[in-house]
Amino acid sequence: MVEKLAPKKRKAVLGVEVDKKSYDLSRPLSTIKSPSAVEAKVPSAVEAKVPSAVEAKVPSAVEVKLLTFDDEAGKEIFWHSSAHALAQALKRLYPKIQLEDGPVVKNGPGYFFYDVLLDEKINEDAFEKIEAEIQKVVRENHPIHRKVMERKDAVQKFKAMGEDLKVGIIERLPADAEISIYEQGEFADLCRGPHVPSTGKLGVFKLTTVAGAYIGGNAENQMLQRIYAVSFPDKQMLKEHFRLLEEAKKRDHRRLGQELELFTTSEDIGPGLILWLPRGNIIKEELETWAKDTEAAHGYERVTTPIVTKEKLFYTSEHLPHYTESMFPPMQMDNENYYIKPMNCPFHHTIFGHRPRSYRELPLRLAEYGTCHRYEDSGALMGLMRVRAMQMNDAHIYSTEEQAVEEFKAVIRLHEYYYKILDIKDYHMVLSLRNPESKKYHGEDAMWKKAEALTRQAMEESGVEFIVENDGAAFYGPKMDFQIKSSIGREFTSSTCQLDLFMPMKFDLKYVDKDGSLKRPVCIHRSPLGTHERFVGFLIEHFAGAFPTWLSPEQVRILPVNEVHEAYAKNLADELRKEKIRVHVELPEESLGKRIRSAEKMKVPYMLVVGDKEVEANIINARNYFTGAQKEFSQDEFLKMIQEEIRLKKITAMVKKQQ
RNA sequence: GCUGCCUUAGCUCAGCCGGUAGAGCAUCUGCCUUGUAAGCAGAGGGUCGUCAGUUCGAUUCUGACAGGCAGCUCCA
Repeated sequence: MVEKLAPKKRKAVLGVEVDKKSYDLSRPLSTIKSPSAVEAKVPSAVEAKVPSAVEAKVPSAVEVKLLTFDDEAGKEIFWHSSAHALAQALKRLYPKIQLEDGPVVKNGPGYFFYDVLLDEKINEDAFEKIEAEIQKVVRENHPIHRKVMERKDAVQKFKAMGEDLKVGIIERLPADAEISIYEQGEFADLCRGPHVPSTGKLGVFKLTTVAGAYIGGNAENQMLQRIYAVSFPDKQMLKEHFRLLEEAKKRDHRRLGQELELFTTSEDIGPGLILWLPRGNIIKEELETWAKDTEAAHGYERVTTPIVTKEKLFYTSEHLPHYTESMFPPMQMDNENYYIKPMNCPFHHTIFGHRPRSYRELPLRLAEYGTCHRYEDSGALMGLMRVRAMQMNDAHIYSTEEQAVEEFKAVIRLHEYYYKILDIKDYHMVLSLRNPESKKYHGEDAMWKKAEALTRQAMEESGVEFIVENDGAAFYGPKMDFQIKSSIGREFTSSTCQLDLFMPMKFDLKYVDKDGSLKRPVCIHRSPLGTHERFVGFLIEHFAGAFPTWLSPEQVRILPVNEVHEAYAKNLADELRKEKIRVHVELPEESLGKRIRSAEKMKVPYMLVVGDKEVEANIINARNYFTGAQKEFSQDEFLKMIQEEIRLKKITAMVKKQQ
């Protein structure tokens, strides 16, 4: 069983950091390839019993920081070594096991995992046994040694151990790579490190799940078993971790969607097909109205196009046969194949091209709430976040090449506006470029160069922070994505924009320029609110179900204390309804306490209890859900206050404790 | 699609070794006439995801399928 762990264990020194790079404690700094550290020697104090993270200066002005579990880098070392301890335990229990790789992960069902190859299926029944063996490894307190090896020696060593997968990894390493192995007791692993000084520095472990993962992340390859786990310096931290996970689950949109009666699905209808319930539909339509108004104010024009089309359209766009597997299969009518549309762009291109266009019309911004259907892999479906029928906040902007950067920048500003109103701060942006090696991308090199340069210019001039990915572009153009996180930390693309020079060419789109010459427009695909399925799913978690009043399905709930107050309550409700406030009267068929509880559970922004006092003085007593504060108003004051709150799309920070 | 796991009332979940099921909440009906998070009592509600197989007998064991969960792959 788990031995008693010293509470100070989290303060254990796990490694060192030099010039922002982490290393093992055991590794002499003189071996570290860091220009400023070459001359440095590890101060002997490093090995000493330093009780907490301190900064130690060594003579050459190199900053050496001791890492503990409180440091991000310290955590990483801790979990990385934890993965080794897991592997060591697995190897003891399953001698035939082959190890692949065991990295630290930020977002996942654990903090680290180990990928293994084993005929026998490891399932949750085995977890306890494995955990016990890991704790044994910890208790045995093996010192961890780093060893640099020649490539052929390393190959020989792992071959002898029967670790063919490791041999494969070594062989794939670049020729100049330093090959290091880490040894602890009878166990040795190919690894770059760094690691903790000994297994005794590790704490308590809990395996979380086992899943499949392809070797090298390639679906054509064999599937390994991926064993996820978490570890912490002490039991309390482990417990706290699982408590926080439970908290996060309460925000899960699938759970809140049911509790708040926002949406549902049905086996009879099909996976990934959402039924919006009246309450959820209000949220979706409020967003829609907002987006339509906003887009109208930004010069967008609305169009409507059909859900089905002849297959020719998708051959022109080259989505077929590229995406055949992700489309609902075709239906035959009049000797033609018709497809349900997976996207709106080819329709908009067709609209653009239906008559000659003048440069005077550009930029032309065609917007549509088009419902698209994609046959997503069954394993990829997830609540509202990944569905097969989706309503897109779509638009395509056709502009001259000279206008493209400005238009793209305007799209970025539009995103910033939406995100600001909704108080979305936790997101990051990605610029996805083409990998010239890959055959996935269509079009000429010059076209790609230009499209990528224009996109980058727009993003840079907008001053936004972004990371660059070198193989994530759409097949027709570079992509700018807004990435958001779900309550459990999984990442999703909330919005994607592309600057496209390819489709205008495919659809032979042109406009007449000032000088009478025919030119190709640039097309910008954009969808700031993404699909409303995913976006509402995200908002449910973002607001933990407590939607700001303007979005809330029910804005006011009136609770008459008893029958004599019903008339006043109903009259009040009528007055508010006339002003388009979403209000519901909960008649005294249940006790007041129960009705109050129910209003709270449904997270209704304003709860109005109406009793003798209110009727006599003709006033309103409103409790604000977000703050928990109760306040008296005249009917006029209340109406003005709530209308203003709705008009401003105000977000009131949650003050009261959620139950 | 792949790997593993899960599926019992509208919801959350009990149900040891095979002998046709239970709780809380919700719903309905009474009583109560309520002042800021659950008043009391009673009732209804389940072909135990579906279809096969094993068995005298399957919610329980086996298989297939469906739906869901986690991960991988994919994501116009």
